[in-house]
Amino acid sequence: MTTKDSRAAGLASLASLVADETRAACLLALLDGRAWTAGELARHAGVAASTLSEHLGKLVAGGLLAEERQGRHRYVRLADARAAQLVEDLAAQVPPAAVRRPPRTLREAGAGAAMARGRTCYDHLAGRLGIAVTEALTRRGLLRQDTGFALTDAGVEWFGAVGIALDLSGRRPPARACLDWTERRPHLAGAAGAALCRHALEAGWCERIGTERAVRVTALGSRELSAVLGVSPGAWE
Amino acid sequence: MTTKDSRAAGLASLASLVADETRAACLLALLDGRAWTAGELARHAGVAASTLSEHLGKLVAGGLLAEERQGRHRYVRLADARAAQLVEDLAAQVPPAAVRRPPRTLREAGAGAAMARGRTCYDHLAGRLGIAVTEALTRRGLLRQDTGFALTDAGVEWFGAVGIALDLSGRRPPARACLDWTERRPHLAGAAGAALCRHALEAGWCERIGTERAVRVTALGSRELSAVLGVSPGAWE
DNA sequence: ACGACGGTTCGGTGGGGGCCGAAGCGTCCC
DNA sequence: GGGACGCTTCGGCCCCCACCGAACCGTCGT
Repeated sequence: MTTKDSRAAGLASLASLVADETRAACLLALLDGRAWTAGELARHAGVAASTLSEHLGKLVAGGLLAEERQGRHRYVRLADARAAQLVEDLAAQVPPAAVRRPPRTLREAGAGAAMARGRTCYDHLAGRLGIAVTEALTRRGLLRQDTGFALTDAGVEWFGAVGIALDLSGRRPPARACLDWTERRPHLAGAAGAALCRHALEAGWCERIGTERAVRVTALGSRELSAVLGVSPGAWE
Repeated sequence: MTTKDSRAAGLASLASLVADETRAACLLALLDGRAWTAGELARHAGVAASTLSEHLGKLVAGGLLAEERQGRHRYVRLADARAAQLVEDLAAQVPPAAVRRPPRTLREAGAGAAMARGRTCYDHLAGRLGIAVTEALTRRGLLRQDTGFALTDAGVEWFGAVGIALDLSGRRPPARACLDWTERRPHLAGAAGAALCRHALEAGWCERIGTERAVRVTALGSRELSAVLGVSPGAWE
């Protein structure tokens, strides 16, 4: 073991964080980009609060999660876009055969359908809605996927025209493909995806459904999406 | 635990494969894209042959490695581009602080320097050489990184002019950014990166150094790289 | 002030898995 | 054919860690 370099140790310890089913369930839940309390996660994962507390400690120490204490609550969320991408990347490689599982209850089936229609994936849009937007951008020549994954000059202009501020100077990749796990096709992520999603929520194009991770397109959103992208409700309903 | 869905189980079991230091060392070693024998990997990782045999069994069963038996040897390599990308993605997220470790021997230092100069990362070029090529492509407007990561039309044309066949129809992403772990900057991966690297090795622009993973630019390669990309040896030496 | 509640700490338990050496099996070489 | 070699299987060891319940600590509501 003297010959193993420290890269291997770092890689293994990073993977260890995800290599536990309970922690994996937490990370997938947190992929919606919101902050969850420790208790919510414990119930979600089906383990005792004490157990989950230890898991959160490891994930925070490992830099994957950021925490925020408010009164007697411990809110926790994915630390940053890098952490989110790590979980996304890993989840995208999970053999699809392992994913199939029929919903157990009617409520669960409804929630699943809503999630498949539209949801957030960390800080960008996913589900059929995310795919519809990505495809529309591509069809209009604003996003190019045939030789990689990047906005075109027209695309950058489009963001400006719609009134969405694009910061292309940061360390974050401007546009990235993120594999949608319900659609098995790529949707727009990165700085542009985040800006678009933020605008959609702030301008009232979309709204979160209750406390769930799913999002719904509003009437205003339908009109706007049709106007600026030529995409109709049929694409995501 | 009844509430944990099967996605979490799949994610955790996938991560488990990488979550062991010995297996991680194997995966990192195999990132050079070549096939290693079980014995080579055992010596590399510093564990008994019997131990490593079990590790290989898991990695193969998990779909990360492909094996090829030849006589009394068991050759093993990364299963496909997906597996390679998984390891790349994960390794790229390893906090750099964990990587620092001074070389122990002179031989090791020399090998490290050669690796930093140029090497393969699965099936594309990496190290200073990989960065130099990627930067040159970008500088010449053949690759665009400012709004994502994609070849331009001129870039596609360039590949044809140089005589490199580009297959953009496959399921594989045409151009991807892969974070270089010695340079901490992105280099060209994906179908285009693979085609370029294959051409470089086949046309004699580069050659592997002995049995090592490092590659060296030949005299012919120097001339060609200067002619087609305007990049001089100073960029990678 | 009190109780309810969310979260954490601690001790204990159990299971999983990484490790090795020994033995066995097939392959290659002389 | 015999011996060296590469790999695998098996048994056994041991450590690590996920888990729980009980006790404890702060915070919030009444």
